[in-house]
Amino acid sequence: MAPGWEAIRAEVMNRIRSRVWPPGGLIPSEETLAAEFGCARATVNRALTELATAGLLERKRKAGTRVAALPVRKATLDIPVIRAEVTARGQAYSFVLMSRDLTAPPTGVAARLGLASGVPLIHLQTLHLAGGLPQIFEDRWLNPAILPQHEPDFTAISANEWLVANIAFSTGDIAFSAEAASPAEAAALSVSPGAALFITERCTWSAHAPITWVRLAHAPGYRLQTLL
Amino acid sequence: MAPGWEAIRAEVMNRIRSRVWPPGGLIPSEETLAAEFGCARATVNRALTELATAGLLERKRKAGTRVAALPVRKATLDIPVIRAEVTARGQAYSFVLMSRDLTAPPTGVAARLGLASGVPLIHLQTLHLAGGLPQIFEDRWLNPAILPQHEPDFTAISANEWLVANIAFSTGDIAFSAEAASPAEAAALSVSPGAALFITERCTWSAHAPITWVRLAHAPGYRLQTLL
DNA sequence: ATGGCTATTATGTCTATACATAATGGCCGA
DNA sequence: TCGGCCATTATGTATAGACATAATAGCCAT
Repeated sequence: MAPGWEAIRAEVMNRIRSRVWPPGGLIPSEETLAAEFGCARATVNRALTELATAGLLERKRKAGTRVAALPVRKATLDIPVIRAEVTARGQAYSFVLMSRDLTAPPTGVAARLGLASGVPLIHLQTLHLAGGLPQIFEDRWLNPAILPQHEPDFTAISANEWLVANIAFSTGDIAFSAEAASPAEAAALSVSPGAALFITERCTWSAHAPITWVRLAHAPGYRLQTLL
Repeated sequence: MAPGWEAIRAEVMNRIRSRVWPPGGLIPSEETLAAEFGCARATVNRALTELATAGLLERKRKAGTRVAALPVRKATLDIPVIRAEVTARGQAYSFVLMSRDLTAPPTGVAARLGLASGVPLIHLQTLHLAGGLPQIFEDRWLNPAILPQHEPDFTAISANEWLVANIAFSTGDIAFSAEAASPAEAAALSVSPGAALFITERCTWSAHAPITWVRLAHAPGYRLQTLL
C-alpha cells in the first residue's frame, strides 16, 4: 500500500499516456495524489519532479501541475572520450599528432571563444585511429594561458585526454552537423573530397578563461545514437 | 548556516573542478558532509544524486561516492516538433505530403521495428518548408494497426504532429549521422546529389506495438546544438 | 472599471528519523 | 588455503512535519 517513487512515476506516466490526464490538463495536487497512493507527499514530489525535468510535466507554484502540451522530448547523449569509445568496441586505439603550431585562429574561432582576433593560440591537428584505420580528424585550438609552464607532450597524450584529466571545466557547448569533407580532411581520413562527414564542434571554458575549441570530423559510417 | 541543496551541489562541483577531490577519488560520506555543511543528510543526498545522474559522480552503496574518473559528459538535446522549431526562428512553416502508399518496407526498416518483413506499412514522404524554402525531407513508415478507423488526413496535419498529439508513446531511440544526398533527397531539398546531409533517424514503440520509423534529411546548414 | 494589496494555495525545500539494500571485509570452519 | 557466512557501512528510499516562495484570485479603494 506504499508504492515507491518509481512506481508512482510509472503510474503517472501511464495516466498521461492513456490520456486519463490529457495533454495540457491539470493533474491533482501532490497532497491529493499522496492520499490516493497512500504515501507521503515527499514521495509524490520526487516522482513528479523527475517527470517535470524529463519534460513530461510542467509545474508552477500555486498554479499546479499540468501535462506538457507539446512534449518536447529530451534525449541525453553521452559524449565519451575517444579512446574509451574505440576500446569499448574492442578495437585498438591510437592517434597521430599531425601538426602543431602557434598562430592566430580564424576569426570565427576567436569569436566563439570570446577572444580578440589576433591572439595566438596553439593549433593542433590530430588523427585518431581505431584498429589502424582513420576514425576521426581533430582540429583543435587551445588557449596557451591555461597550460602549465612545461607544455605537455601532445604526441604522447592526446590533448583531449590531457584536458579532461587536468583542466577544470565549467561550461561549454556542443553542436553537430554534416559537412562535405575538405581536401585536408579527405586526405587524412582517406575518403574522397566532398564526402559527407559527421561533424562535432565543441567549445569549452573554465571559470574565467576560454579553454579550447575543437572540431571533430568523423569517418563515414559514424552514428551518434541514444534512447529516448 | 544551512545551505540549500543547490549551494551544496555548487560547492561539490567546485571541489571536483579545483581537484580538492581528484578524479577517481573517494569523497566523504553523506553524513560527514552533512555535518560539515550543517544540514541534514537528505539535503546532501539530493545534491549528490543530481551530480551522479549528471555523470560527475559515481555512487555505490557501501563503497561510497567517488569522482568520475572519465567524466562522460552528458548533453541533453531537445527534440522539438518541426513546426515549433521553425516558428521559433520566426519563419513560416508549411509542409507538403509528396507521396503516400501502403507497401512492405525495406527489410532494414522492418527489422528495426521488430516486424516480419513483408508486413505492409503506410509509407509517407513529406517535405517540410521554412519560409517557403525546403528544410527537411521526411521519409516515414507508419504501422497502420495503431491508427483509428478513419485514417487521419496527413495532407492537413503532419504525421509527426498527429502522432505526438494522439498516440501513447513508451520507448524509442534516435540516431544522428551524415549521409550523401540521394537523388530523390537532392531533388526534394534542391541541393546537388551527393551533398552532405544531416540525418536524424528515429524509431518509436508504444507499449506493445511498433509505431513508426522515420528518417529526416536536413537541408545543408542544419546544426543540432546544446549546452554542456 | 482599474489598479494595487492580500489571503490562499500548490509547489519547493529542509529536517530528523527510520528502515531497506548492496557491497565490502573480516571471521570462521572445512 | 579456500570458501562461504555475517557484521559493518554508505547509499537509497520513505516518513511526518515545517516553513519558504511564487502565483493566482478576490477584495477593496480610488
